[in-house]
Amino acid sequence: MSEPSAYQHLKSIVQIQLPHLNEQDFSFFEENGEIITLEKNETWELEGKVSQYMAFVHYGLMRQFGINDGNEFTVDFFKEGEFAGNYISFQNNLPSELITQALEKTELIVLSFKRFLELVEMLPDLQAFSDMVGNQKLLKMHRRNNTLLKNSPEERYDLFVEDHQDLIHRIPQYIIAQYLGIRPESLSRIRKRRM
Amino acid sequence: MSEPSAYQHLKSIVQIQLPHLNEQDFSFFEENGEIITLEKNETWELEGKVSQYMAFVHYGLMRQFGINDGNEFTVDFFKEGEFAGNYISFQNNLPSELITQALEKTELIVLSFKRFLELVEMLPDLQAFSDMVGNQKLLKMHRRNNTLLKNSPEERYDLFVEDHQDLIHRIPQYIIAQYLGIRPESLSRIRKRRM
DNA sequence: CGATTTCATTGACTTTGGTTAAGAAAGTAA
DNA sequence: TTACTTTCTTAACCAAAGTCAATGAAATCG
Repeated sequence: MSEPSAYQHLKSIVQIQLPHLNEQDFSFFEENGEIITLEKNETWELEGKVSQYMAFVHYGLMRQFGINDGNEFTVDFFKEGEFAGNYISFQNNLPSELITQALEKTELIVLSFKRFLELVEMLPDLQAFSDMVGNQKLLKMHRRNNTLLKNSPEERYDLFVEDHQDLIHRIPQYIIAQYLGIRPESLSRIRKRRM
Repeated sequence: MSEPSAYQHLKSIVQIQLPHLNEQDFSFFEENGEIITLEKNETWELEGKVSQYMAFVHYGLMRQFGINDGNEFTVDFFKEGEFAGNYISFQNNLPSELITQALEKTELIVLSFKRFLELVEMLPDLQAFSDMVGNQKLLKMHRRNNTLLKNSPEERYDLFVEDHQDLIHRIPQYIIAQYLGIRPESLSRIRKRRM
């Protein structure tokens, strides 16, 4: 039995919301998407330009990060079955301050935001799916905000372990530290206390 | 000359986006909105229930905050001409963890999210306005996130002063401290260094 | 495989922010 | 105005995270 393709994977995710989506409808993705494979540490999008693309992660793991006087801060992770991109940059026509980089060998379906919006025009059913994805991102950002405000670095680490059990062994510690907003040495000490 | 009413104020804000909105169209707001006046420290929405309402601030100032083992954390401020509400709670049918409270005597136009969405159905022009407001909120949340991750409390204070020049004398220090994610004593020390 | 680079941990020390407690200043109400 | 409450500041002390440097482990690469 062969591995499911990236498009089959995407289709299966879309169909959770839209069970009646047929092959014809779905073909739009194949016609407009582009498959990209990234090696570990390769970047997909750089900062400084207005983001034009979204990406569906077929397999692998990426992070989105920025740099502030030489220090990296990691904003988010995108794993298999999730969508990556900087819609805020696209929507507001603002240069992205974020870099997207593969933490593992990663395969993506890349689609331009513009074309995706055209697709939604043509297939209004897709609106519900698009809203769902956008809404999940929003909820995630809202929770991240609250956590950064109300929890200590130590609590944030515990919550990260709870919520991302599957990722803790796929992400280097110094990047988890960036995500928590602390230095790697501090994370190392927190982990020591936890043993 | 009489003061402009709350509805005139709202209309003037909507018309920035929609110059062609006529009185007829606009009457929907007056028919479906409710004017509420809050005294200083009065709460508008409490936590624990799914949010159903949005509010336009005619005059005054509100804050949105949560409580985490007895400690308050302030998420956002809403001043005159801005929109308050917890759309994420409404949209996801999740009980809000946030309380909205007036920091000054405040007058609001309150409108249910549900009715507002119906209004947008009836007047598709309003979609652009609604999108603009939603988009501004999103951008604001994105920036807040980045700031909490990449800037020190001291830098966050400086940025707050820059970005909210008009608010620093209207918000008690201990609430600004909550917004910055630090204790009031720490804010006091930071302010002392700034002199 | 060994050589090299990257990453994680540890220790000593510094800095920053949190805690507690007290008192000053400002705001509010009688 | 006084009396009362709330908010802000200060100080001394503590705890946590940052910094710097060294070491060792793990991953990567030729």
